[in-house]
This record gives sequence, C-alpha cells and structure tokens, in this order.
Amino acid sequence: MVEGVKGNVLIVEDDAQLRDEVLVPGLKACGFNAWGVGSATELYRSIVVERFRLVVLDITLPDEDGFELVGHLRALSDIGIVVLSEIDSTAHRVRGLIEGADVYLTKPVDVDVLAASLHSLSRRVGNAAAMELASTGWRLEASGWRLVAPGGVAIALSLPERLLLNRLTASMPEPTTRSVLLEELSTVVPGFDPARLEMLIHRLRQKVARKAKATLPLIAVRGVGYTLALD
DNA sequence: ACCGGATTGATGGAGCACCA
DNA sequence: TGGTGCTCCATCAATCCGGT
Repeated sequence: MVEGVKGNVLIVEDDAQLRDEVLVPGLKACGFNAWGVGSATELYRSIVVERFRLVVLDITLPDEDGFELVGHLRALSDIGIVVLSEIDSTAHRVRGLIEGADVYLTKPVDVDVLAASLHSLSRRVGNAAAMELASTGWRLEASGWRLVAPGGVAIALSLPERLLLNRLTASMPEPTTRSVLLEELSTVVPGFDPARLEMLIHRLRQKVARKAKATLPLIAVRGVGYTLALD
C-alpha cells in the first residue's frame, strides 16, 4: 500500500488496461501518488487502511452502482471525488454531482484534464472542510451547496453557482480565468456560453444582495477573469 | 389540470478601460 | 481622442415547480 502522503489519489476503474497503463502512470507523471483498484470492494478495503484525499471513480463498476458509491463516499468524508463515465448526458452529470462528486468527466478522458481537475480539487481538500473566506466572514459550506454570509444568512446555490464558487475558492487568491470557469461550467452544461457566465455572476450578486443584504466579494479582473476579494 | 411565482436562457445596449 | 473589447445589466420569453 502507498504511503499516506499529501496528493494520494485512488483510481477505481475496472478496465485494467485503462487503469494500469494510462491513468495510474499518467497521474504519477503529473506528480500524484496514484494507486489503482478495480472494484468497489477493493475501494472500501483501501480507504480502511489508507487515507486518500482524492478518488477517481469509474461510474460503472462490477459490484456496486457508481452513483450510490459516490453518495457513500461523500457521506463518509469530504474527500475529493472525480467521476469518470462513458455517458455524456446532462442527467447523469447532474446526478453524479448531486450525489457528491466534485467533477464529472466523460471517457475517453484526457489525462491532462484529469490531472488539472485533481490539482484543483487537492487545493480545495487541502483547505478546511468549511472554507472560511478569510476575514470577510463569508463561508462556503463543505458540501458546496450553501454560501453563508457574514451575518449568518445561508444562501442556497444552484449547480452552476456552486461550481463557480468552488472553482473561485479553489484558485484563491489568484484570479480564475474566464476560460477555466467556462470549462468548469461546461462539465454540467456542454458549451456553456460566455454571456451566460456573466449572467450567472450578475444574478448571483443580486441574489446575495437581496437575501443577505451584503455585497458578494466577487471581483472582475479585467482581461483575466474573476476572483474573490477577501480584504 | 391549471395557475402564479421563481428561475433560467437569450439578446442587446450602455458604460468603462485600454491602447494606438 | 476614437476605436475596440470587456463587463454589467435590463428585458423578455421559456421552463420549472409548488400549491390548489
């Protein structure tokens, strides 16, 4: 078994060739301490004896429904979960994300995209489970589905809003480029339009102002993208 | 089934910043 | 200073969802 070091990634994929010849070596080449297993049973055995921060999970496993497995993992911990699926449908993406996945990728998966997703997730997982947005008092709940304003008002987030804020907090304090945000949002809404990103941000600001009577510290960085201003 | 409110998507205009 | 691109926001239509 691998050492319990930062960056441990458990790959759960029943396709041995994909797992052992592509994903594991690919992620190792990207600096991850990657480890592969082929079933849900092996996954459970592994997490009992080893602390993994990130899991790459094939949604179609021989011994358990992948969506249910995601739900079980999410209930157990705030581990970072990347789902791999052959099915590129909005319904499957939404279900995977609602069950608790952080990222939903479709096969054939580009190892570089997978590695970038894991790097992003590792930053989030590296933070406290409930992310305090510095001294402003803004807080994104561990599940990512509610934003809590300084006054304690909790604001329910839609799926795109959740993805947007998770991505921005993961990149803090650096701004997140529009292309990265669009790419992230495209994982749930294929071909997410740039105008919709602006609309999403505008409406999120309005929603926060209306419900929390506070200004969301989401700042546009001209020519770059967006960031969360914390001071 | 129907209705009304809330949410989301599409479009386009206004204002601002940047640069030649 | 004018052109260009970026950002914000208003408006309308479509869709969703809960209540009756």
